[in-house]
Amino acid sequence: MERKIAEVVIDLPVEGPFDYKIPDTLKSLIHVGQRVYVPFGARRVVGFVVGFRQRSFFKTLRPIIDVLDDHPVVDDVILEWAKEFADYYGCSWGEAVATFLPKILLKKTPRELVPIERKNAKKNSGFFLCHDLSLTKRWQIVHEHIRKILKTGRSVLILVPERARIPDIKNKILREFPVSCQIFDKTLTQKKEFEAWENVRKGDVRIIMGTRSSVFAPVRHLGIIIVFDEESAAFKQEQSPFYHIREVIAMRTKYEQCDVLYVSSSPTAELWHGFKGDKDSVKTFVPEHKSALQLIDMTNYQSKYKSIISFPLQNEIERQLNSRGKVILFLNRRGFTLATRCNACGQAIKCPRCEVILTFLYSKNKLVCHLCQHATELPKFCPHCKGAYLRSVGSGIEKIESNIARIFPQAAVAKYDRDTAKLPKGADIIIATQAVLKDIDKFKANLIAILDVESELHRFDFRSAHRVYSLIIRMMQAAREKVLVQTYDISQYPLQALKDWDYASFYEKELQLRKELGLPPFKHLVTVVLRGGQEEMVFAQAKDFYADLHSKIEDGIDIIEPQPDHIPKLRNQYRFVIVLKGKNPKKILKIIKAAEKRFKRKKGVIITINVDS
DNA sequence: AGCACGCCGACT
DNA sequence: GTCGGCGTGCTC
Repeated sequence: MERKIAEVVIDLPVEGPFDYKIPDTLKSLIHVGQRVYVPFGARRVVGFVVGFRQRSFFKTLRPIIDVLDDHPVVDDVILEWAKEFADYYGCSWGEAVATFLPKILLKKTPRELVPIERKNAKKNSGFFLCHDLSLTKRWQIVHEHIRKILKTGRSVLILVPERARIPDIKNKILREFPVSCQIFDKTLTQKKEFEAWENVRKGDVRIIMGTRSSVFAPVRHLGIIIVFDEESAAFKQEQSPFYHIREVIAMRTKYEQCDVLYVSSSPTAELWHGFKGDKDSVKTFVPEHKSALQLIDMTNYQSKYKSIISFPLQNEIERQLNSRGKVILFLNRRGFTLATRCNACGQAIKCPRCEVILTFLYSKNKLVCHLCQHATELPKFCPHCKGAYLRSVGSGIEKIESNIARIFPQAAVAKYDRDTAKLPKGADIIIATQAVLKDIDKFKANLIAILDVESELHRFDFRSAHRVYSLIIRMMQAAREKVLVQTYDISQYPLQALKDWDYASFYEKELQLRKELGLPPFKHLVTVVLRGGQEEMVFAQAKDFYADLHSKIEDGIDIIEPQPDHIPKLRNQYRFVIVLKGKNPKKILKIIKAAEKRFKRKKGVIITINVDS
């Protein structure tokens, strides 16, 4: 049948598809999945053909201006996958297709492309978890899986949380399998990214390795996806569409059969739950040498000496120094102080744009906002009451560093935060924020101590228990002797489970809690954030939006009234959040999308939707 | 998103 | 009179 009308989606937050007349001259050139150049309102934009039809509900259609490439950029299978992605994350179909592609393809330049070829391998997807607490046993499993796939002539896609992990993992794999390899990372220029993408589509690359967005890599004969450290926050995109690779992979394997292997010391509760009842697919390795976890009950050492270093920890450090042992003290707080407060009026100095207390960085001699990096000089007088005495409250690593240097004058003391260029190898004691984690094995510390575990555990975030669990596991792997945790409640379950390397009891307890509270993986949370410069106006808009949502809500979906976001103000914008909870995110998204269409959004108000943030 | 249309205030 | 502010609505 003759192709009269093309259905086109575009990279804008508007629901399509849009119908266009196909001029006779383009009829023989146009195919599903091709890029086209189309008029859209007063503009011209790049779109993607998702189908054809004979008739349209629109009376007059505008013609397609041009078919851009000689071949499609996506096939019908990827289009279907993108549609599901769009419905799940609440973006348009066109935005979904655009996220899957190299950015350069959103420009209207025509390209000569490799045709897509897909082998219909009738094979089911196998899901595997290499739960390796040893950091060493994993390679045998990884190599086995890769060997099996390469033998069948298919390719391997490897996902890592950050660029810095690539060289090491690449070496370990290419040494075993010297085959062609393509790296994807966001330091590639747009042109290079496109070339890498084409290279992968051509099919002559056997191993493809990259960070988050490589989950979309158009690998020609995909045999397996291997994910390292699935628990990393880097696998969640922090901009719209807020996707998580674990869910994208689950979608992808529905359309493209391949194996999936997760390699991790502390997989998320969500992933762990996915393997429930399938114990054959999980292999756990515990290290032969297990370092100890010691919990220090800080309620015993509170009274007169309100020091952040308890007596047992001080003794332990002393002992390590005497035997030339190395120590890391962990405190996830940069700078010298937590806050600067006026002695007269009691007000703390806050960020003018975010209204959070500013941290004093001794090294830069500035007050800095940890949210927006805004920096100012330390004022001589209180900005509120002009009082002359500004007092430091709380400790950051710089303050600990100076305290430790005073207590242990014989020791070489250094700090390590995100500004630190390289590991201070000559140090005896390093005071560090989480930035040290990427170098932690190199330092070969005998003792690692967490000074304030409560600041990590008590964040308003349902994943904080797992984050602490993950952090301590990492430290127990790196510490040659022991990890010491100062806590005000030694009964907390992540700590108790870790004391005996009892990972199973941690996951059991964590999942039980998640179930009771209706949290992922049992229910999904969809957050709608409304933000803008005028507080009352944004709040009023949030209330209006909530009212509409509430009137359309279905059984099995909970909705919580708008309230200030956990970051109530960021870069001069006030933020209000509406939380929806239910088993089926697609259903929730459908309701939100419908409400969004009806909603009269005031100027300066921005709405973002995030699934399982 | 981004662009046009439209309806109100102070300027050559 | 009209230039331009931005609130509103639409894009096949």
